[in-house]
Amino acid sequence: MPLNYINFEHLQLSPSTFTTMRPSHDSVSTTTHIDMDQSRILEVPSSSSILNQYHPQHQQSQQQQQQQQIHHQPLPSIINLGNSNVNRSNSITSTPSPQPTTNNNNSSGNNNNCNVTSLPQSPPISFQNIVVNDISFNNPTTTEQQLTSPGHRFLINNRLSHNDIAAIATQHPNLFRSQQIQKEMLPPIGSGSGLELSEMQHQHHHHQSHNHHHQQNHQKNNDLKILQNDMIKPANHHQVLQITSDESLTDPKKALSSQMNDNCQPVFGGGGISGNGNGNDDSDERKKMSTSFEDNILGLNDSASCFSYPYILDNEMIDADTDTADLAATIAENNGGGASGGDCNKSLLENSASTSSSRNYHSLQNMRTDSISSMDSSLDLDKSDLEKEGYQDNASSHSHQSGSGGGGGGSNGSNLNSSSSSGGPPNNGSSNGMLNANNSNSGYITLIPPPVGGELCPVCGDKVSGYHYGLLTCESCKGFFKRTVQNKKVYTCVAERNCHIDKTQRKRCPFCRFNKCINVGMKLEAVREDRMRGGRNKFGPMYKRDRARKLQIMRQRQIALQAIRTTIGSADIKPGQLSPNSYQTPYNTINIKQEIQIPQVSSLTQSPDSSPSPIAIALGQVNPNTTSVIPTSLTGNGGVSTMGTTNTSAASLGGIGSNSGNGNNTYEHDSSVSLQHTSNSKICYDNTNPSSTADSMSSEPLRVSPMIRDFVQTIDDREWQAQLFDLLQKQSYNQVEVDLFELMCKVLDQNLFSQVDWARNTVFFKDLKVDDQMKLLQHSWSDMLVLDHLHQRIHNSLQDETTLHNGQIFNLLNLGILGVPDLVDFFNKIQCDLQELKFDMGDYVCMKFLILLNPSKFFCDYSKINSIIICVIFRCAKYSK
DNA sequence: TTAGCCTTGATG
DNA sequence: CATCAAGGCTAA
Ligand SMILES: [Zn+2]
Ligand SMILES: [Zn+2]
Repeated sequence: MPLNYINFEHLQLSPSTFTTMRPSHDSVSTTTHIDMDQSRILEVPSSSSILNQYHPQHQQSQQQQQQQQIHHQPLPSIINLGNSNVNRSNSITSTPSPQPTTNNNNSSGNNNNCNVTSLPQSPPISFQNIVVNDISFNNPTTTEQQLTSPGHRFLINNRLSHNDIAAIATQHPNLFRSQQIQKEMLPPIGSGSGLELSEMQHQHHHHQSHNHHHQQNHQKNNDLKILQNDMIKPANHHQVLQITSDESLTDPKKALSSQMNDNCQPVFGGGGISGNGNGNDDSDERKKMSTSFEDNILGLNDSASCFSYPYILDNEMIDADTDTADLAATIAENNGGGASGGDCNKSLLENSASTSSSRNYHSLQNMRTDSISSMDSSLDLDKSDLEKEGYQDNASSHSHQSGSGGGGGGSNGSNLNSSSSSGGPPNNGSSNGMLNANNSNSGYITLIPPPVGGELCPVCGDKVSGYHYGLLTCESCKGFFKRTVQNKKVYTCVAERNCHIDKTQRKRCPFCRFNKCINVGMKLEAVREDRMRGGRNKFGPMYKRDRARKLQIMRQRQIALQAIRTTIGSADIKPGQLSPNSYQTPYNTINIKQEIQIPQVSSLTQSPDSSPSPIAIALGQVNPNTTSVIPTSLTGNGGVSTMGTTNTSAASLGGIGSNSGNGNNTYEHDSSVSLQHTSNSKICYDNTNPSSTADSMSSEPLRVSPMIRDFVQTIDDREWQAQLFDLLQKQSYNQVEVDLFELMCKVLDQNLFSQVDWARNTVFFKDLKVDDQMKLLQHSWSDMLVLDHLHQRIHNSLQDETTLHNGQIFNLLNLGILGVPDLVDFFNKIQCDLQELKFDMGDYVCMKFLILLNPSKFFCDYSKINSIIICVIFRCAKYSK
């Protein structure tokens, strides 16, 4: 049984996701002036509004202007539309209600993206693929709209909705259901700026030097103005991204006509002219390109401009994008396929099976058995490694073939990958790899995005063929993006602008497809206006780093997995010794690798091994009494104690709070106990009422079974926080800037190990067979992590964020939501609900056991946990009323 | 128009 | 010289 282990890379703060969440405060529209020629050289500073970055360009034919372009600077806003004041006229363009005289008026009902509209003015542009008939065909799969927030398929949800937690669920039907995507998240942390000028200039010169011998120079030297308006969309809050030329701006006539086009017809290439003027656009009859984005899309758009992703250094923007894409895609897929769980699983299985041969999905299956051996030796990140990891199979194979230079090489390479398109279920592309149908019989669908860098195009789910315009995408999306930008195509969506895009339907709505391209982070700047071929652009280094990083993450995951296995496997191990090692092992390796790959990450600082002793230090600050929530005690920041080494320097850790003690003394004596093992450490219960049988947790006199009390004693909050903050501190100590994303992964890893360690030593669980333990953990670790964070927040006042040693702000809340920003609302809701229920320590522990020992499975020891369930039910019943 | 395959050409 | 991402070409 493969351990169904969620890849941390997908849990990471995905730039996309985060940015997505970020409020699109910058609704203020701006106009950016971009010189297409330089665009690929330019890099917008991270600070600039992201929106400005994505605009397709349009060119004018003024050669002279080319010389005058300002390079490597965010182009100044030429026109400030201030929230759609100016150029209001333009906003007409993509008014939400463009009721095109479509064939199907009730289009709203059939959310189809058929582009078939009867255009008043232009000759009907027919896409062969887009036929009215298709509408019915589409419907089934394009239910995206109804699937709101992706996050909803929360881990907890999957789990808790089952079985006995019903007690709680019943009382709060909505408790486990996410209502909507929260659009805010993570305070940005200043990150590096964009590319250096020198580099840009260099490229620019280089670029220009090549222009002359380029066949298609005609498209050079055009000014492009991109207008962004807040679309006044009463209902949908659409926003419009307009790209217009000077001409269009000044010429009302043109502007109007173009708007009309936008409104009621799909416009390709040269506007009213022939629909398929491939490349004819050069003439630019219509020099305006407008695209409307949905609100949320806009948010994504935000993120898309990877350059502003706050959590990563400029160099790693790509990472952000990719991650985002993955996550977004995953979520989308989940939504799409969610309707029918069974089918979904099935298709997944099929897909995975069919592709497994050619692709290494890095599923636990692969990892757990053989990973370690091959892993350890390789520290360099070259191609060999990548291949070993199964990464980038397509690209490599292809490139090998083409090496001959002759011409025919390519075909061979393609053969290797042919499997994926086998058709199958309509949504195959999307679901493929997105969900892990582990234990399909259990009915659980765990959100397991494909491996980073992996296999699926973030836009359509097809297999990626390499990095294209900023991130890994498939060949078709690459081409589509290129065509769209190069030819300045303008599309419109006849549906709701949120058509589902997957491999099978990507052709249906180019508008939404392009939107998605933008949203996932494809970069307009990467399309060369001068169409120069070959060479490298500024993104090259980022691609490289991205690869390295992904590889690193994969390894990290593998190591973590291995550690879990080791930990679980060594049941005999004595409590004391195991935990330290189990944690550290992975980190050692990881750090080494990071040193190589990601300089920003502290890496070296860690003498991971030294940490083990922490417990002693851990003493401090945990508030003993779970029941009595002591808000002040653990307060996020300074609150927690730090490990010995870092401890002293800890001053900075809590920029905010004082690190000085939070009742350290209280627990000092306890330290000795805790040193032995987590399970041994005593918590509140012990301290307060070591011997009392009564439940000290809850204010009300409540009978608590000894069992629950025992459970509670297995929890060591102090250590939990101590480990958390210690790790944070260590990682940031002496570091100018750490990659918060990496850091989050590390913390989650650590949490995971702690979790496993805890489980290993708890009643019932420790008596299970190792295999069963694996299964249980596999299914529960993520939920338990979330629960732990809820618990820490509710009972120990864990804050939303903390200040690292170096001053960076680390978002603790992100840990609780496993790095999936969409879950914020859901998470908060749960927390509120739990608090309303007076969720106490006992409840927490019971729930944790419930999650861990989920009876819905087929485990032999099922009976053993009945008692636990009963306890929980009983307790829940207590509150129900 | 799409999307797969091919050619380019800066990089290291 | 090998890479590999960007543009080009062209059946379908
Ligand atoms: Zn794609
Ligand atoms: Zn659409």
